[in-house]
Amino acid sequence: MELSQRKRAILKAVVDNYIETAEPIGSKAISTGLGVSSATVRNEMAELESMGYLEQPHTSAGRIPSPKGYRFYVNELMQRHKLTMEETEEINSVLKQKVQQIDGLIADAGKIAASITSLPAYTLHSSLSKQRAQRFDLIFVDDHTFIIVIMLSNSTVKNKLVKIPAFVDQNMLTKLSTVFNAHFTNLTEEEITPSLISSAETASGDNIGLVSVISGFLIQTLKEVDITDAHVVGTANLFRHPEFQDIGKAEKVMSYLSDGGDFKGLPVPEMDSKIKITIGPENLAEELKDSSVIVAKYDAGNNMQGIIGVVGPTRMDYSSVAARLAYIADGISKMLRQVPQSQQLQIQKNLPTSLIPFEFFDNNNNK
Amino acid sequence: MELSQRKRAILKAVVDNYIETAEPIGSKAISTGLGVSSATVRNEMAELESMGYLEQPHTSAGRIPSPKGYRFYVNELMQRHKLTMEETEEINSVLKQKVQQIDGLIADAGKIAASITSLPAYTLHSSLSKQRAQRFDLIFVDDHTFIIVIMLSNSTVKNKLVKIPAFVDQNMLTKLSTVFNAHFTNLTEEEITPSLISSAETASGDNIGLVSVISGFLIQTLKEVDITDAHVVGTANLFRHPEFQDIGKAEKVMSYLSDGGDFKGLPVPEMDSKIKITIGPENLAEELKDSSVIVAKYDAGNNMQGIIGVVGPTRMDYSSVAARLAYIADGISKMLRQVPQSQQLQIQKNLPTSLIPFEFFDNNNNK
DNA sequence: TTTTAGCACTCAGCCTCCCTGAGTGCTAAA
DNA sequence: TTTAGCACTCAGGGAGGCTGAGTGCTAAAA
Repeated sequence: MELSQRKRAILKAVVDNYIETAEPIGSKAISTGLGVSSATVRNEMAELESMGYLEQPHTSAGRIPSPKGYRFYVNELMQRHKLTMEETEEINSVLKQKVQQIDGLIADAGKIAASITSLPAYTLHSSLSKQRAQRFDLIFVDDHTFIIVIMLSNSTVKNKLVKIPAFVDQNMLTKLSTVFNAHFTNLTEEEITPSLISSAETASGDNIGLVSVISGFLIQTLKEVDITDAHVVGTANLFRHPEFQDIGKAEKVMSYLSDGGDFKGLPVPEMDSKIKITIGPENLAEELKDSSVIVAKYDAGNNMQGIIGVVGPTRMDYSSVAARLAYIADGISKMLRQVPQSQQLQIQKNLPTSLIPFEFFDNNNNK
Repeated sequence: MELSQRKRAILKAVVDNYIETAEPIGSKAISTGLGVSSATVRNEMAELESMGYLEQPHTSAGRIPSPKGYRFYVNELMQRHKLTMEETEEINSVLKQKVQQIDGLIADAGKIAASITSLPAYTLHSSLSKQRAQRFDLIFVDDHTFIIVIMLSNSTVKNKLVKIPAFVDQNMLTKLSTVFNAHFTNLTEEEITPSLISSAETASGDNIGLVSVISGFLIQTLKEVDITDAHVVGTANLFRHPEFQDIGKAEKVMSYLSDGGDFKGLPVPEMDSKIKITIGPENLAEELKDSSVIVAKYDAGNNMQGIIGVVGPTRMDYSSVAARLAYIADGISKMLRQVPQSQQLQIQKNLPTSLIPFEFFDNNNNK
């Protein structure tokens, strides 16, 4: 069933006002802006309420939007927020600054999202496809010590210093690295079988367990690289919003977010969209049924992708928060793309700040 | 001025009871345990109050300990808590389990501390002395690509994959690594001067900027390794304690703890002691004046040391929390010591759980 | 001199009652 | 279909009263 033009205007006015004031909106407050009397507005509101778009906290209070109302607002009424120059400036300058200082671009992006939206933020980064070893080197250090260096298919390099009781020498290491380069490259973790390992032991003439040390490190490394990592920051931001002055609510959400980052139940954008908004009861997690979540996806190709999202009251400024997240996610994608594949996160810190690849994010195409 | 035996007993009773109930303690509740009448207790209490050890929230309420009272309790009256077998079991099993699963022993220890004390925990890990490079290797990958491998004085190994527009060849890399091993080892970051770099350029005949790339990576690495890293976990635990049902208090402490982990104002144990307890106003940070902090130090030699602490209400079970922290800190020290110096944190994950080096911690010597 | 019993007093917490103002639904007139 | 008017509702806040736990003080007992 379609809403009349006037009903849409009234619903929009209620949501806009409520987002700003956090107080139920009465008919009078709206009537002036629409050129009709409060009584008319009341009639329309009563209908909107019976249709499920508005609700009343109690009989003699104004109306607040229901989750269904918010959903309609987000889908149809909300005007896409354009970030002002000041806002993008702010994001960029914070990003640049952070990127120079601290480890972990994604974690930093989370911090920025949290501070710029005044909400708790969560990030999830994953490299989707299985990694493989691309190259092995073994560096001789002393009689009992050597370094394993493995270059992976995403061009990151991992190393490990190994000390063993038995003697090692340069020849042995050279032989081993030949064997590993011949037989262990381009394999995923599952493809490294015990029989492969034992045949490598035979081929290299290793009888002091070096092969198993090296292959053990390889397996562990491949496993680790595939693990997604998650962060939550800025949970204390919840307190800034009046709906979380209620200690019970605040606790529920905070505990959920900080409990070991069990991210089940948090939304993820669909395949083809960049942003996802879930409102109140649309959330799967019981603890978030009174809150809303906005999450944006970044994708830097080459299996580098992830999400960055925020959690807040259902009464939040969906439009501007969504725009900011999209802008940040876009920034991450671009940064990750520009950087050579190796050592992605580390290299960031060396870039002169003038090179940080931010452009104004056109938020009309993030439908 | 000395406290009489009876005053000490009364003070202790008040603190013990208050820790348990979080309610002001009346004279009657105590009198039974001491074999004197409530009137006598009242007289003594009045004196203790005028001496500053107790206070009254309001005239007709019982007494609660003042910070001075807690301090006296902690210094003189508190009986050192012995962990039960169950408790150490619990800590050990959680530790083992965590260590297998997640990265970062110290961060994990923080989580354990938080969960086991039901309080927010913070950790700070630092390698105190300046690191130096101990060995350089340059691995040729292809015409435009090579890998820098640097082994540091604490036996960790760092690497970086470098892609450059200019051509590189094996000879050049060999020459460069000789130069670097000759002139850049055993230097702290400050000792690497521009003049040293330019003389290395001359010595190696480098005219495509390789020396500056490598020395740049070296400097950055040395800087990074020296940075201390800090974590906070379990802030939501605050809600478990009645004193933080007041939203204002909870917010103050939470924001302080999560605000970028600015750890100024949090206490650190003195040189010669293992544990430090600061009570209410003894804390430097304004936000912690109503709370208490207990922090334990671990020290695994070889510049690996740090602290692990918790923040809680002034009414907390100082004795058992201190014992648990000390036990965990002790565990960390031992684990770090046992592991070969290289790749400390990574190796943990490979240990069979049966090797995790925990013994019962004798909490009589953590004065 | 110290301890105890007794008694009057205090006050937070809780309840109830009442008032106010913002906002409503309904009806009848425009 | 819109508007004005009117009676109604109810959260929030303040005033008043009651209760019970706990106190300080005094005078008697040990």
